[in-house]
Amino acid sequence: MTFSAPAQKLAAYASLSATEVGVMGALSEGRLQSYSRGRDIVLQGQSLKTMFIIVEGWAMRYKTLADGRRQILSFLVAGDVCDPYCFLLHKADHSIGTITDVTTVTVDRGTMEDIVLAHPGLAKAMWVNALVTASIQREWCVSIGQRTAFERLSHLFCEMYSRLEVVGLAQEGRCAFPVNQYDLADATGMTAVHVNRVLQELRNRGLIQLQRPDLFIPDLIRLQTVALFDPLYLHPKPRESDAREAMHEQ
Amino acid sequence: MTFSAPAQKLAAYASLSATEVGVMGALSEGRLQSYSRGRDIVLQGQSLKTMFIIVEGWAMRYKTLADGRRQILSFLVAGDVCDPYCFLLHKADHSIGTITDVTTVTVDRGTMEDIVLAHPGLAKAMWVNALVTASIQREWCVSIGQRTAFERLSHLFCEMYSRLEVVGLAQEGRCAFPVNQYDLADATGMTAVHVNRVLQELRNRGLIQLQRPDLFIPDLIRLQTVALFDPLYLHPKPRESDAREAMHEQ
DNA sequence: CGGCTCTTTGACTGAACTCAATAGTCGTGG
DNA sequence: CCACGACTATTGAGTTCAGTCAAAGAGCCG
Repeated sequence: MTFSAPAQKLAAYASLSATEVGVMGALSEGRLQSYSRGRDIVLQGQSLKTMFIIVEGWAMRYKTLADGRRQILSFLVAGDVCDPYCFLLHKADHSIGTITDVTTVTVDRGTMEDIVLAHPGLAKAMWVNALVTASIQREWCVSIGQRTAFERLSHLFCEMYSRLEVVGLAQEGRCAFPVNQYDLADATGMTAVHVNRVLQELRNRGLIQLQRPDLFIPDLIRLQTVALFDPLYLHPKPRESDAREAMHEQ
Repeated sequence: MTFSAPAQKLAAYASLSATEVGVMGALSEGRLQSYSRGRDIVLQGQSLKTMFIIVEGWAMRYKTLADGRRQILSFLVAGDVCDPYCFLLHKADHSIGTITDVTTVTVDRGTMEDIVLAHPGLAKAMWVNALVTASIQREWCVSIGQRTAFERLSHLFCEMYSRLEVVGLAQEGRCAFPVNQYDLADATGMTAVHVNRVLQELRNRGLIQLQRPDLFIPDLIRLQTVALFDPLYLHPKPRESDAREAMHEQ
């Protein structure tokens, strides 16, 4: 069920009690808001009053320079909190725009503060979530700074596939990928023309099948290998089964 | 006094009571540790047990790829917390190494948790600090992805000058900048050769004077202009005087 | 059937990289 | 006091990856 994505996402980072999952569920039935594609949800410089959590659709974090150059900093999918910092920082230092039609839950400061005080498990999960977001940002720096164009795109596909899998939106190598080549270019620090050529190479080498908005990765391991993808930076919570094994090993 | 840098840094993000400043001061006299230049303080993949705050010297956050390529993610100076996430994340997703000789305060989880519970103002400042760190990381993505080599280096000088100013280590256009051209290259995603050439251009245009480890910026505004530097992303706390003016305006 | 958005292609250019060599700078030890 | 090595900065020449400019297809929708 799509509406539980926020809960599913947070549960990936910290164990939540049934009550806490329930609270997140209730939230999701709260103030839903829709945005059509190509709109802005938050603008650079705006003061932050409410928190948005994506329930459905894709959005992006981005910054623009004075002369119009734009860097996309992250893609946001179901379960992602757009602005976990709204409690503490006064002004948005970047914008958030939609890539597809998007549905969000809007939670205002007060409500969130109450929830967080009442449910420490949720508070912890929120913070872990923010820290993982920071880790992802660091990995993007590595990609843009060090990886070749080919590795960079591969890595992005690996990352989004992993993140979508956590919220149940990817399986058997298939997931949505509704990003056009202009946005892909601004996310990877390349030009759209070059993105196009590198995508062709990825396709020719059989690493991906991409017909917007559908992505199919025939062999995830192989793609991860050429991308130099190491999932550590996503800080996956060890699976229950893995945890059990680890205990036995001790 | 150098030892108060951590307190000074945190005070820049949230108002601290005299007691809280005192606590930070006491901390700084606690477990000091020295590292010679070129050492690693934390290694990618290590489990995190203690928190380090830089008291003196320069360090860097970095990640390496399997084949040895390295991306420097951030420079750390007095007052910077190396790993604010050590409470919540289990493994370091990147390494921290020293650039100069470095002195740190070591605070273990337990101590920090006690302090944070007893002093909510400090807790808040710590979180704001973590969020600003994330914002800086986003700006680095913008630099590497969109700015030209020339703008990128200029921007880095502007950023470090601002950050050093906050902890009283920069004034009248002068501050330390002990980073060699190889590290500068890995921080900006360029090669050392190209860094060298761009630095020459910066010098020729009179924008900087750099004789390691001393940096002099004759005209900060001019450098900020060519760098497309907008300090918003550092989330400076409005000065008391500015705050008063803002109130009068209302 | 336009009109829009997005993708693809071709030809040319240029910013930044590679490789390789040279030149300072500094501390150490003979 | 000088020689030496380690490290860093600088320079030159040739190469390449990715960008620019411009145009042509594809797909979709009203």
